[in-house]
Amino acid sequence: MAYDPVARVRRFNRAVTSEVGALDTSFLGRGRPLGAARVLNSIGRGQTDVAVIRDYLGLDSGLMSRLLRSLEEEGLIETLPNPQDARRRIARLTETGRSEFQAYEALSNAQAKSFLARHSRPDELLRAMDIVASSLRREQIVLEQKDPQHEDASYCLREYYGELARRFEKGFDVSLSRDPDAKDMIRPRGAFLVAMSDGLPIGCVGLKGNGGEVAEIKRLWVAPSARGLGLATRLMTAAENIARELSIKLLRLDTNSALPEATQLYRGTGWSEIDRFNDDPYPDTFFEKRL
Amino acid sequence: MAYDPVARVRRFNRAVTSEVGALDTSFLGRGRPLGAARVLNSIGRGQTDVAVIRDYLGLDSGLMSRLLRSLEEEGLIETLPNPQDARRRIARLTETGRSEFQAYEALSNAQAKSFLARHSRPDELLRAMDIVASSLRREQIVLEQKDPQHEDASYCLREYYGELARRFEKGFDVSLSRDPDAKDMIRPRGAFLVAMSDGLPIGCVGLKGNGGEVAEIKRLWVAPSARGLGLATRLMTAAENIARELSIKLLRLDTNSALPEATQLYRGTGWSEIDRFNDDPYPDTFFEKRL
DNA sequence: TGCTTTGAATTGACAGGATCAATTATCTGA
DNA sequence: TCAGATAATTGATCCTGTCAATTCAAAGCA
Repeated sequence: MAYDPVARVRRFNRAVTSEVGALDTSFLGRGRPLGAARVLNSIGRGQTDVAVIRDYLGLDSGLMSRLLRSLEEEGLIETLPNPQDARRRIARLTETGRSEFQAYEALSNAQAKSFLARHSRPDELLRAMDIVASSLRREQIVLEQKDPQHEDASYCLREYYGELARRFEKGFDVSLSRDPDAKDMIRPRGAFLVAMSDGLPIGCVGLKGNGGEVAEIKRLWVAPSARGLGLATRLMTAAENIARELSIKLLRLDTNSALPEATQLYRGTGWSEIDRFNDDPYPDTFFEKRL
Repeated sequence: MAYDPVARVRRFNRAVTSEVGALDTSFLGRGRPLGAARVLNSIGRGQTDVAVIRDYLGLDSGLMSRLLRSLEEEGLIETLPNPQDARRRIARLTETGRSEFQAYEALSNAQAKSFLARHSRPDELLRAMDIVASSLRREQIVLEQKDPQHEDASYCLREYYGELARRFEKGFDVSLSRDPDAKDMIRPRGAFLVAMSDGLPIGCVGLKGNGGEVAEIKRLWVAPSARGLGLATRLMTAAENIARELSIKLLRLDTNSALPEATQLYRGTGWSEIDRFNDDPYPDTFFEKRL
C-alpha cells in the first residue's frame, strides 16, 4: 500500500540537495563565500579551536587556513596560538566580526521563521524535522554528564514527566513520586547523563547512588524524535559503565508496564525482574542487574 | 516547553548541509564530478530538454553546456537539436550511458536502503522525511489531470478509502458508497486531478459531471505528509476552474462531520450547506457552490 | 638531555567548478 | 521583414578544494 520506501528516501534526498543549494546561496547574500561564512558562524557559535572547527565542517586544513586568513584580512576574526599547545591556534571574533555574525544569525533566524510560517501545522513539521535531523546525525550524538538541574537536563525531565502524564492512566504527579535528590545523581554518588544532538537535548538517564554498593537507574527518557536509533541502550550502557567506575555492584530500577518498550529493553540487556523494593505509587515492575 | 522552533529548524539545516556534503562525495564514487552525475541522472530519469534540466538543477547555462560536452566525450549521452525549436537541444542516453545511469541508480538505492536499515522504526522515519520533502518542495507540487484508473490516482484513492475506514466510527466500505463511474471523472464530463510532488502522488480531487450544468466534487484527499501546505484549497480551486471551463454552473459535494477540516475548508471558501441530496450512507453534511 | 616521531598550521602548485560577458543561431511578434 | 528575445556555446577569469612540501611545536624515549 505504501509507496516504495527507497523511492521516498531518494525523493527526500533530491528535495534537500536542491533546496540546500538555495540555502547556500542565501549565505552568499552578504557577499562572502559559503566556506568563510560557515567558519565565521562556527566561531560565533562559540567554537574557538581551529582544528575542532575544521573537523566539524569537514574542511581540508589548507583551505581552512586560507579561509581564516581571509576572515582575518576582513577584520572579522583574530587568531592566536593556543596557550596549552602552541601548534594549535584558536580564533575569536573581533567587534566587527561579532556584528557580522549577528547579521548572519538574524538572516538565518528570519529564514527559519518564514519557512515555518508558510506551514499551517508548524508543530508537525518541526517534529518531522527533528526526526530526520536526529537520524542523519546519529553518529554525532554525544552523551554528556550534566547536573540534573542544568537547563538541558531539566528540559529532558520536564518532557519525561509530560510523557508519563500522558501514558499513565491516572496521570503522573512528580511530587507524589520518589523524586531523587539531585545530589544523589552527581559524582561521586551518582551521575546524570544527557544525550545531545547538535545542541538539542534528546535523551537522559540518571544514576542515583548513596555512596554504597547499590544504586538505582532513574529517569530514562528518549525524545520521540530520536527513537529507533538505539539511544536508550546507549544511555543505559553508559550509565552502567559509570556505575562500575563508582564501584557499584548492584543496580536496581523500577518501571511501569504502561511503558512496554522500556520493560522490553531491560529484559533484553541482562536485567532480571525482582520483587517490589519501594513504595513509590507509580511503578509496578522492578528489575536488578549485578555488575 | 518545546525547544525554540527556530533553533530546531536551524539544527535541521545544519544536519542536512553537513550530510548532503557526504552524499555528494558518494556520487563521486564513480569518478565523475557531482554536476555531471546530476545531469546524467536527470537525463536518465526521463528529462530530455536541456533547458528544463538546467532549470531544474539550477545550473548556469555555460556550466551546463560544458557538462553536456564532457558527458558526450565520455560517450554517455548524445545531444541533438529540438525539432520544434532549433535553438534548444535535447539530450538522451547512449547505450553506455544507460548502463552508467543504472549503476548510479543501484548505488543510490543501496544507500537509501542502508539508511533505512540503520533505523529500527523506518516507517516513522519515512513519514517524517515525506513531510519535510513535501514542505521543502511545496513550490514544485504540480496538479496533473489523470485517468482515475491511473496508478497514481488509484494509489490516492486507496489511501483515501483507508483513511475513511480509520476515521469513520463504523468504518468505510467503498462498495456501499456511491462510487463514481470513472468515465464521469474524465473530460468532457469531468476530471480527476492528482497532486504530484517529485513523482510521488500526494493528493487528489475528482470532478464528477454528467454533461449537464450540475457536477459534484468527490474524493478530495491530501496525504498526511502534505497537510498544512494549502494543497486542499489548491486542488479545490483547480477543480472549480475546470468546472467553469466545462460550463458547469453549480457544484455540489457531500462530506462527513468526522472530517472537520474538510467541512471547515468548504465553509471558508464560498460553499454553503444544503439539504441532503443523495442517499449515500456515509455523508451527513452537504454543500453547494454556484460558479 | 638530545633524538625521533607525531601533529597542526601554513604555503605553493594545480585541477576543476562556477560565473560573467560576448557571440552565434534561431524564434517570435509587430 | 526586422527588432527584440531566447538558447546554447565559448573565452576569460575567479574561486574552491586538494595534494604535497615545509615549518614549528609537542610528546615519547633512550
